[in-house]
Amino acid sequence: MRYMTSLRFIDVVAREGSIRKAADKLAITSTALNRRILAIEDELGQPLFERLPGGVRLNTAGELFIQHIRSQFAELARVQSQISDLTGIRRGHVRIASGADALRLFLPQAVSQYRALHPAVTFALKRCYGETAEAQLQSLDADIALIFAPIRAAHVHVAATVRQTMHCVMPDDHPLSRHELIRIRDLAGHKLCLPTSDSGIRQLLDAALLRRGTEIDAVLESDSFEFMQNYLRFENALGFQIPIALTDLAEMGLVARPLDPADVAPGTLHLCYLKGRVLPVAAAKFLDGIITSLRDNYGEAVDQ
Amino acid sequence: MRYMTSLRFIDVVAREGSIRKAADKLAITSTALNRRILAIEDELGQPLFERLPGGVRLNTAGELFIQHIRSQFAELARVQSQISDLTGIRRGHVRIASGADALRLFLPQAVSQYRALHPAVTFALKRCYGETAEAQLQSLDADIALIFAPIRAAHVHVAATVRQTMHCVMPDDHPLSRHELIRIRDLAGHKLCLPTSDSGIRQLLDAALLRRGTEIDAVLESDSFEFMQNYLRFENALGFQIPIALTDLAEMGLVARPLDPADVAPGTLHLCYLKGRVLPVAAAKFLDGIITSLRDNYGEAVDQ
DNA sequence: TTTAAGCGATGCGTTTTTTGCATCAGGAAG
DNA sequence: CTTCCTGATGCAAAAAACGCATCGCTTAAA
Repeated sequence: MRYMTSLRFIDVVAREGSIRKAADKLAITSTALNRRILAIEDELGQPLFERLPGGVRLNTAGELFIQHIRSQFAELARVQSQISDLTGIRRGHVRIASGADALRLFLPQAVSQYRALHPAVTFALKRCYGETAEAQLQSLDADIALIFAPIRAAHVHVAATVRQTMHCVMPDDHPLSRHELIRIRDLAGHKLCLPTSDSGIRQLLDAALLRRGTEIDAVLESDSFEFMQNYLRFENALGFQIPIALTDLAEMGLVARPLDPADVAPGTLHLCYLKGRVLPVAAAKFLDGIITSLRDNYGEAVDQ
Repeated sequence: MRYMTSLRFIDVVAREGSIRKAADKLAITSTALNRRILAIEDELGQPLFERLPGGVRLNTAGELFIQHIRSQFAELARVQSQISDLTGIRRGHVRIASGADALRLFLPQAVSQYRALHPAVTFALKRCYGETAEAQLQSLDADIALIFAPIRAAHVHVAATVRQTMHCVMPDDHPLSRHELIRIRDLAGHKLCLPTSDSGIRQLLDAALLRRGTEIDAVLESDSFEFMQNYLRFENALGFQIPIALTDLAEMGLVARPLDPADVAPGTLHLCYLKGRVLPVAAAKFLDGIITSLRDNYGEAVDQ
């Protein structure tokens, strides 16, 4: 929307931390951009940015104002999608922040299923970890977040949760594959591939290993589940995964075995959006859809 | 704020029901105004107004959009006052919709008391009855409403309520002044001054009279309490009032006597704002103030 | 039936606003 | 001290908004 140009510009400047960089990004001169900002600050009666030698930074008033701006964008998008709904067009755009877990299989299925019903709805999927995902909700860069980790921020509303038992993934001829349930102490002496420490899976594992005092042999650490999964056969190593991220292991000669919940606490996958926010129609309906789907596929998804 | 000009214009057009009338009011030509509206509709992808032979009217999309516009105004005002707060200026503007009852004595005291503490906060007080007051909240033309009537609309949030027993006002030498408590049947044979039927007091009275089947002698009907109060002595008539509206009766040679609650149900004064809305700092603080004041002066004000 | 008045839409010349270029002033780093 | 970066500003050009005159249309009065 045209009338929001100045506001959009301010948002970009805030993100870039520099008027000139923002101007480049916006394909205008820094002069014009600078003057727009001065004009707004003038109207508002006080500056929004601190001028630093290396650029600009939001001051307190700016922090308040930028939050206002972003909520206006989100509100406008919601109203627009509501208006579109009126004419039956059912357009919309849903932005999701998620850990790699849900991005593997669950979200591709969910999105394609939803898009089959509403082809005019587009999606943006951003992979990120817990706190980052929460920040994305806060800055209104994401509508929905799937977070496999405890929720830290008070501004996040949890729409549903799913209990996920940790699984151990291994080649089907691995000695541990004979166990139906794997204990932490069984891991000793085996080669392990671990997710990076910002992942919820790793945090649960670390907590469990620490508690049991188990010495382990971590041969590899990666933030790519795909890489690790493909790697396991080469080293006859063990990987870790939660049910929602388990793909067709059999094809790759892999199997998954649950870890004893007494050793590793089952983690919780949280389905969240920004507290107090009214989601756009498309996002709200998609959210409903995946809550149902989670309940059907992974049992007791608890609405909150 | 300058960037909101088009939105403000749309708001005026919606209220005036005519582009030319709105243009007059805004001191621009209808041409310019018309083109601004066409531009917005074009950007939005669909019209906001129906073009009628006698002017324009919002269509469904327009209704959604105007609500968005108004909430943006309110939000901006809130953020601005929040920013002002940062610098310690404590500016602000509070708009109140209220029945005549509270406007008599209670609100003048409350406002002056508040302004003594915050001289830079300005007030707008609009007198209106129940449903109108609710509409004012909805259209964001008022921040706070004091309504002495049942709340109809679901979008109104009741912040506090005060029970108010109906009182009968009369000259101090009136025969009924010897009663400490007045029954409905006592009213028969006396001359009555009644508020108009959109007033909450009248509605309670009508309900009571109907229930008891009492024939009364209504000599006068007015929406001005002041007029009625001054009139009572001339005709030796009876008026009706609730405690919050009772002024210095003794000076005028008047007295007030409660009506038996068994006959006339005590009414409820509701202190409301729009559900889901975050009030500007000034309005929120004023609201807190009057809730306290109501509790102190009229007993059991119930927060909700 | 005709006429007059009111409405929103549109083409065109004019005015206002916004933009871009060149340049200045000032802090940071080498 | 020089160089490079930053945001700010004067001035001319480009773009947007505006006002005037006018069109097509509907309703209400003559």
